[in-house]
Amino acid sequence: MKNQPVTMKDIARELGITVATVSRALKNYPDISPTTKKAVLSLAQKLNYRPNPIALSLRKRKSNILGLIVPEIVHHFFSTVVSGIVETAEVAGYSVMICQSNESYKREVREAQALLDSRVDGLLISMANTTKNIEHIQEYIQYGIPVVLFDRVNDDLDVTRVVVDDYKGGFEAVEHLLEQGCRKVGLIRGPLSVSVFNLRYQGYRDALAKYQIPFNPDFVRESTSFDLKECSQITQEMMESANRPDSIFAMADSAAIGALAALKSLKYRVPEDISVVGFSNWQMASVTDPPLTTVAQPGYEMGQTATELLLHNIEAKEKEEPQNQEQVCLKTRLIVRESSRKIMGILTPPHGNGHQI
Amino acid sequence: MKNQPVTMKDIARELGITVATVSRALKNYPDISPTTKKAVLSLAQKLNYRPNPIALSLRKRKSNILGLIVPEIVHHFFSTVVSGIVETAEVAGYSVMICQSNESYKREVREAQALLDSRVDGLLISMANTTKNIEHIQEYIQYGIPVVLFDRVNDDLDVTRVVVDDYKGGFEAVEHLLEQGCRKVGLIRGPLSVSVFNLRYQGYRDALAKYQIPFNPDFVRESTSFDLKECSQITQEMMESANRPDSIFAMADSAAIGALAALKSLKYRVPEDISVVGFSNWQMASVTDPPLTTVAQPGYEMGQTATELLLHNIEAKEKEEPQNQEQVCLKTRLIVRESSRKIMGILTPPHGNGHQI
DNA sequence: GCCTAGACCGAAACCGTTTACGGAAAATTA
DNA sequence: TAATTTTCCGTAAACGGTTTCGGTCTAGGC
Repeated sequence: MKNQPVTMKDIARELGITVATVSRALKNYPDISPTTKKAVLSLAQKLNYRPNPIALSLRKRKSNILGLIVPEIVHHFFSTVVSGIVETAEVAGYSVMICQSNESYKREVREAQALLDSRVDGLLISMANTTKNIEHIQEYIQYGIPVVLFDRVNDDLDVTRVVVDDYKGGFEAVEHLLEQGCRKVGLIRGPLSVSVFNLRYQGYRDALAKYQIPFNPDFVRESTSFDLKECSQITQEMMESANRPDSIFAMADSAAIGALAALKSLKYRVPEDISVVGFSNWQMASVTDPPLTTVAQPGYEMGQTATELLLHNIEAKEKEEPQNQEQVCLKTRLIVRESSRKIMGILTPPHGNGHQI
Repeated sequence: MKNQPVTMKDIARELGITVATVSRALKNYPDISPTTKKAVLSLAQKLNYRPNPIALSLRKRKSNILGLIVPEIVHHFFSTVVSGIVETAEVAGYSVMICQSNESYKREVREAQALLDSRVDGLLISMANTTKNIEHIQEYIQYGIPVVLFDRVNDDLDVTRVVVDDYKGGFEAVEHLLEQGCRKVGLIRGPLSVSVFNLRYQGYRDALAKYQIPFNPDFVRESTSFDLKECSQITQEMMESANRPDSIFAMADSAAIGALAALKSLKYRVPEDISVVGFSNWQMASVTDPPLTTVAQPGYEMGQTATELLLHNIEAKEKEEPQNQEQVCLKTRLIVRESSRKIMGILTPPHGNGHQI
């Protein structure tokens, strides 16, 4: 009980040699006799010696820890990214310290500070909705600590970033709706100050433009959290307005599911009366009623890529090579399911309370 | 660029004093003159001095890091627990190193080892499905490092544990079905070697016993991962067997949702033809079709409690007080929604292909 | 003028490891 | 045999802090 972990000093004492010799023996240095090497190795094995990474960190000025800040852990997409990060870091021999900002700028700053103080070798961060100021990240750059931004990026920062093609994702989602014959595309979007939402929004507008459909601001609603209830409410308002949309593009699956719930309680049929498209491809999107058309985001791959790029820059720094600041854009994929599939001509006859477009 | 962080040595040199004095001045020791204190403090502020936690860890033999192992990060319940852990640790000044075992025993052992080597001050672990052997945890105990098990616990380990009342959760879920008039309760369960599933299973059996309904093994199916597709398949098989259940209790919401999907494609009406109850209360359980009755598990609270107990034992260890090994059991809560609510007498007339019980 | 008690600060050990440097003994060469 | 090279290991500094133990200086008491 309460054993202290065995150190090189213990081995040295037992063998009547110095810790320097033990250290060299363990690392198989050439100027240690085979005899001593064998003795050290076997005693280390017997005592179950494990090197103290803290002492190593101090000595080598390297912690082998990556800092990670996400807006929320309880979020399907982000948890997927986190999973990719953790896995990739592990195979490279790094640990991950995880923090969540809860979409709060102040917390994000505090956590970035704390991780910096912890001497992480690199930082992976997806920024909070509310973050505008970026001094807390620039401090990392001043210290030469590599940073990789993912998903929620900031354009003022000259660092490596990994995003998905949100513009194209938004564009294709809306284009798909237009191809199905929709002409009044409602939009549930997030704050435009957040890059990913802004890009999806541009995709929305450009898709409309391509089909020469005038932009109508009445069809656009903002949700801050994509909360189910909130988006149900938003949808209900849209449907009760004079000029009803014939389709809804929601920038998150949770929002789309909220919309589906509202539409169901209002007795609209999906997709006959109104089509719905989400964003992210949650696991459950395939089992909603009807199954949800959505834009798949490669979360795991994003985590993996971001980590690989970060590790690359950490190594580059160690070799005093220049760090590169790539801009990786991963492809999204539109997954068409029943919620938007209008099979022209074989639409079932209307029923319910008869809302039709 | 590439500034090294400033150390006490820098401050000492600048002020012509020794690091010992700097250290004491910063910690407001009484035997430092107000003059030097002020000088040190203001220079530290000016140079933006931050203490190096690695040096501190080495000296104090304390890392202020908690190790965390979960079976899967991409999992609504676990991510909720992780969130509670991270938040609670942060306010106490601890960081969290996160790992996932992917339900693999070998990985779990490897990660427990790695965290032990990292000199974490404590370990929070929810064990993999496949874990039977517990030597990797006993090693922590040997070194006197506090461990807290949560959710997926092991009865052979004498450590603090935090679970939800899975037995009662299972019992109440099934009792609810029986109260609704169901008599043939199908069960989609996980491996019984996993404590939580075993307890829910006991709850299932005891609820049946209470209502004097004989246990029928034909109604019980096992799923290892509660994968949507797999559970759809399982449900389909159950419904195609000679003796069909009139209700299904699934030990996970994902399994229940898979069941709902299968029932819908088989044109059964829920809850009129068959009732469904899940377990966990995912966010989306409220928006399935129909909304899913389920057993709410307080994930965040579990993370919070587990962390508080762990921190308590870490402190106790430091004060050489005895550690206590509490067994906390958090309450579950049955959330009744449409998927199981049979309002006797006002059932709508059957339609669809006419499956009835 | 001497002794003593604070007040204030430095010296040094320590945490566990790496590594440049040096040095003694053994082996090789001249 | 003496000089030189190897072989093999110890010494000590360093990483960035904390803490014990003293030591010097000044002020006060007698």
